[in-house]
Amino acid sequence: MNQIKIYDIAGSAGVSLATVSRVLNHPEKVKKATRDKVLRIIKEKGYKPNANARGLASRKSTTVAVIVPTLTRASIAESIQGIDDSAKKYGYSIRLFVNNNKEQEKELWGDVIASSVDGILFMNDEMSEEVLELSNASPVPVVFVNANANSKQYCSVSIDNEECAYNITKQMIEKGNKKIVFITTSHFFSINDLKVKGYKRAMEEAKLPYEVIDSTGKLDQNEVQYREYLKSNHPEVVLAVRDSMAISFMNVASKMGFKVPDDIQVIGFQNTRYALLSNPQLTCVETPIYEIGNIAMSMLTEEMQAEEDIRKETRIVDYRIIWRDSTK
Amino acid sequence: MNQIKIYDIAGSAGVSLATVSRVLNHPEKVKKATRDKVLRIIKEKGYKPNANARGLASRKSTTVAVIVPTLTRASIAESIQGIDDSAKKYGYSIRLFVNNNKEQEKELWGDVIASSVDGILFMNDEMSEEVLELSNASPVPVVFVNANANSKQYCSVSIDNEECAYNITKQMIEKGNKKIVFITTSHFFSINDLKVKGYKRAMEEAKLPYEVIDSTGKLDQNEVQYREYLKSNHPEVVLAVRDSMAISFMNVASKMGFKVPDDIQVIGFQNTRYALLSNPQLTCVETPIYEIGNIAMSMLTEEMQAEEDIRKETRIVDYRIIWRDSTK
DNA sequence: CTTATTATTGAAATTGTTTTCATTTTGTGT
DNA sequence: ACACAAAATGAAAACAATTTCAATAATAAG
Repeated sequence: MNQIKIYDIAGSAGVSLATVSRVLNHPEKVKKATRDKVLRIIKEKGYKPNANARGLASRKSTTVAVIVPTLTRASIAESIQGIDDSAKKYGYSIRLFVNNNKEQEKELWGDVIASSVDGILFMNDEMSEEVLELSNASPVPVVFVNANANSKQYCSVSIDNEECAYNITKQMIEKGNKKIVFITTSHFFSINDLKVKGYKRAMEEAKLPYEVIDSTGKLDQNEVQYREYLKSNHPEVVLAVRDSMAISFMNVASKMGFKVPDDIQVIGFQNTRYALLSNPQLTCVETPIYEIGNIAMSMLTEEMQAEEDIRKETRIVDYRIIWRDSTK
Repeated sequence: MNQIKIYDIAGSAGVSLATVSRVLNHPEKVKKATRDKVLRIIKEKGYKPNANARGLASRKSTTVAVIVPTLTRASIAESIQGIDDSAKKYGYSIRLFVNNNKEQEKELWGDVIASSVDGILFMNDEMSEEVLELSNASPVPVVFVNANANSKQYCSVSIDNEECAYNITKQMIEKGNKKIVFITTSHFFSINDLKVKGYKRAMEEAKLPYEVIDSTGKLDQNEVQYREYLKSNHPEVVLAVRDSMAISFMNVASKMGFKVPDDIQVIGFQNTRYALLSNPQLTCVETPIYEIGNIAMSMLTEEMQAEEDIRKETRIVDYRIIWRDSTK
């Protein structure tokens, strides 16, 4: 691969490599006349510096790692889109790591760090102690995406999951509903646990009994579980931590003869495209997941470009409740 | 970042760096005793070779670029999942490039190549002449994912899009349906055009008039268009190139009082999670998109590891028709 | 027990940048 | 026109591995 090298440019421009390098990295340090000349030749020849050599010499790669548990969840894909758009703006490119095996979490972080990224965006429902430790051991800054780290030790971006669940539950209570149940997936230290907490708080305040259904997140298994549940229960309102689960529940209920929203009202959290395509359209607590990715990336950029360690912050973004046809 | 370097290992093991490097890259060239010793020390110290230095010296990065038009389409995310699982197996990691600006396509390919990947997976509906040219100019192998390159000059993986559209259309004709329309998005040289072609062929063979609706792919705009269409038309069967469009159409039809499948039958192509969550559940021509990603990555691996240029091939994978509740 | 052959090793060159440090050029004030 | 500071440049040293080539050790053949 006969790629053009920096000294080809230097030769053509009649300057040393050092000057060419400076034009690229510290343009203010070179006289305008030479800078323009070098720039012109770079453009003419279509020179792009070799990323490995650059990374080796500068210990910077203008590359960030994005660690996700899977790609098949709509919210995650959308969030990466937000990250990418922001990364483009700051000139970073993305290395994607799919962390679908909990056993190899430590190994994965090792690989991530060995790949010499300048920063890490970590996206996961589960924020185990182990992950927190691994992130502390990281030589490069880490930002948690869509996760409340809720401590000054970590950087994170998310909505206030506890509050939004409290809020929507309270609103449904105020509308006169009593039997309100909550469907979640069982995870440790996850944003879903915070939602459960908010839901419980609202129910307790209203002196209503709460009921949490733990489900796996696998569509086919869920359907069986929901059907079984509906045989002997008739909730007025069902809240589910993911849109897909809410819709799945709604569809099972429909098939069993319940009318949505007249017999049962269903509400999801997230507002992905699934919600728009459901029938009836799903009422949601909207998590602005694209925006969360976007903000996370710019927070990371700030950290990467800061000389010294900057203040860690937990950034809370606004959520909205979107009323559609699955509620009265 | 006090990372361990190769000569730390060499020192501890009492061998030269060359030997350590060989243990990692050509283990068969070093005596078992030394190899085991070096391996043990590497593991003990948790040494991971610096990716940049390795890439620079070997001109290999064990990294592949995945170029996608967006991440928000379920099929694309799922395909990347397939790519990633395969990449893990072969020891490659993924650089993600989102190509959402047609104007900067050339620029993007420049960036991709400058990032010194060992291969490129290109995923896009549109396969313009320009893209083909860019791929020809690439110094590393390129595989087109979910695209019929249909020429011995390129590597690609997809289903037989023309045939599957022909097949499903013919089946619906044989069931006695006459007014069958096809919804597509307008693209050049895309797999959607092949589907249209297959649909037309089946209709022409049956001497039925064909009707192709061009739509944008934006959900909200589509709904308006579909509503308008249904005011003055009553098709028996609607085929749509993407599940999301099929579902969107189905929902509009439902709202306007048509019964699915009794009044109108709807069929999608892909079989993403959307299809499972629709109400009624969508009948689909299943594109095994995860598998396509998986195969594409292993084809790319083969090409990357081949000494000389190997035969280019267009790999066709099987599709299935999944009958659900949106058809009679 | 030599000698020829092959398997193992290490020294040094190589990869393409960035960065430091010394040197040259330019500009300013007298 | 001259001294002195500041700006611009170049030579060479990192950066951390891989790879080539020559040297040494081990094995096989006679």
